[in-house]
Amino acid sequence: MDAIGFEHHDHATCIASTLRLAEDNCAQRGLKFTPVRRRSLEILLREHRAMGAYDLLAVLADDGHSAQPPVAYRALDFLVTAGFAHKIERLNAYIACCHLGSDHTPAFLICRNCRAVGEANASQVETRLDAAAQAVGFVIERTVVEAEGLCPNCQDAA
Amino acid sequence: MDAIGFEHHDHATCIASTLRLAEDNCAQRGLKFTPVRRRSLEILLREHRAMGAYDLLAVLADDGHSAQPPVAYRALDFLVTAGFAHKIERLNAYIACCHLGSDHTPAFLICRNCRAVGEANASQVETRLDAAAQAVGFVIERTVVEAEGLCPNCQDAA
DNA sequence: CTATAGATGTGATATTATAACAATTCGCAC
DNA sequence: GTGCGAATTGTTATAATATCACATCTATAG
Repeated sequence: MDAIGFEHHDHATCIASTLRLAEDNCAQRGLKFTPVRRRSLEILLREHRAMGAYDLLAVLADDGHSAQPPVAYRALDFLVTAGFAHKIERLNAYIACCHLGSDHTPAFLICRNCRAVGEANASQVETRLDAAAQAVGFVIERTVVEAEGLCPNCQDAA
Repeated sequence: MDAIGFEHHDHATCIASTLRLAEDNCAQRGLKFTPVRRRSLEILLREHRAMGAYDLLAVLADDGHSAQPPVAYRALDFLVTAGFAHKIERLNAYIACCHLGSDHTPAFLICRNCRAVGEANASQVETRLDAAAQAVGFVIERTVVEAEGLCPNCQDAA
């Protein structure tokens, strides 16, 4: 089990390559990677933290896009459905997927101080849960795993 | 790993005994189990499904309590903090704890059709996550594990 | 070219949650 | 019993999150 998100990395490259991946992915699947959608993913990638829909909307508005809530929610919905972003339920906020492409069941490590979010692999977690669900006849379709705490940086700061 | 919540059970007894447990628990810990708080827990127990704060508020209002949102949110906050209820982040809704007393790390099985919520034990899930978190230096304080799907009843209905 | 499906623009509104401050209640020291 | 202090409750207002409804535009398959 590994986790990604709190280490330093070449951010510009990470953004560019993820955007390219998303573009390719859309082409393959016949999805339309429109300007608003692309820009929204770019904003989430730049931020690299959980952003509220209205935070995203504010940035889009600065760009000159229409600034009504549905614009942000539609873009987010597309990105989440396509697997390019995730919703952090605990925060009612959204974050770009940091390892797009690999089919994954993510678990999130959410810093309550700086809102940074790391993504860990939760496949083993899911396996466990599935067993429990089967025992009572429940069929799982989707799982949310979110841990809240303090990231390395914010522990040091405290 | 076991799960509770989708079997039939003696509901009246379940409510009464849980309320008594909560009462005792408050007495021991010096917490005030006031009428609104008690009534709120009772409502959640009766419902046995995830309820929005405003759903609770509506029932409280029928009782003749003051019907302003903070009333419901304060009661819910008390119940959640005391461990008598849980928030289901995925639904922005609340549910009575069904095995109050035992110190537990719950995982929820949420039916997307009827909103019924089963509670499973997630201690092994947490152990897994803790390992991943430690690897990147993240300190977990609280974990949310919520699986969405179809409960046995709603599978039959479909 | 044109019908159509998907995407976007826009105004209104629904849902969830908290801030702020006044009024009340309750336990407890005196 | 009186009065102090802390916790709880009442109440108004508002913030934050999310969706509905419907008009308009755009790309593209036929």
